[in-house]
Amino acid sequence: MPELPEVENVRKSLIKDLKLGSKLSDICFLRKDLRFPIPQKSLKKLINSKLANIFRRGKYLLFEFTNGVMISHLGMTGQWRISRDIKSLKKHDHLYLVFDSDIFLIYNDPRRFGYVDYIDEIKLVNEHPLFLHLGLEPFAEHMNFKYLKSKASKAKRPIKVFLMDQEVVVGVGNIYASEVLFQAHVKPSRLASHIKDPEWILIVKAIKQILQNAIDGGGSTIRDYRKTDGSKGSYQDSHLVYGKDGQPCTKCKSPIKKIILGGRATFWCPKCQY
DNA sequence: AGCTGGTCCTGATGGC
DNA sequence: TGCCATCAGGACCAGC
Repeated sequence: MPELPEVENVRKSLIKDLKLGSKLSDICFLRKDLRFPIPQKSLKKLINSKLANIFRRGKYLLFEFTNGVMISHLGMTGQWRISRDIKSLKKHDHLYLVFDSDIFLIYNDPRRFGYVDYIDEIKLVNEHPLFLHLGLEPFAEHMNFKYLKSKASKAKRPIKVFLMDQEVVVGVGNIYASEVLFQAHVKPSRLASHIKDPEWILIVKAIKQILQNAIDGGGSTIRDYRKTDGSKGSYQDSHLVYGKDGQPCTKCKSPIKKIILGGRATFWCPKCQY
């Protein structure tokens, strides 16, 4: 659910809400597992250490403490929210961290596709099995058309499915993949290995631009995504094709089409994209 | 090696 | 109102 812009917004607001340097007084678990078992014993090691920083890698959040690191992935419906009142626990709250004895950071996730994990040190993150095969960050300088083209040279799958592959480039999910290809005028079902250089250049530009604009717009709230204070993002109002099937294209007025690629809903304009 | 489909889980929605 | 089918922003894994 949350793609890179949403996760980045969560990261930024958590840093504001929690203040780096605040002490973790306790961590409490309301169930044993999310998508994977929660490493309760390891995470307990973080108690009494201080929050040093919060990083993002792809769609993962990394909470660096002076004693170790908590890794978090939000899956489809995961949310971190801040509360000052622990009596306000809701359905599907699965664990919470207590900072300076009175600030509660609560993880809620109805579908439980999200998960948390623990590593000893931030520099070990790239050896973690979940991070081992992650592709480039979209804003990295070398995330350029040559990189994507070489990754796609043997890819006999649609460009839209290719762009969502976290081993290629991290952070692009189902919404932004459709939006990127609309901006780049590329039909989503084209095979990745058949994309031409000028098209790759447009795709790279669109990835960087759309993700940055979405970050600046506070992310997209389709249904579940909320900022840490419970408010919605606003970038959904800037979507040009996602969820717009049957509606006239903003550029040419032909009806936006919906197809399924890689098992996921895909939206595109048959006149503007080819 | 690369790709597809099934799978985890709950909740919202729409048709009958 | 109830029941059922379908669909959801992710990503692992088995099997081809």
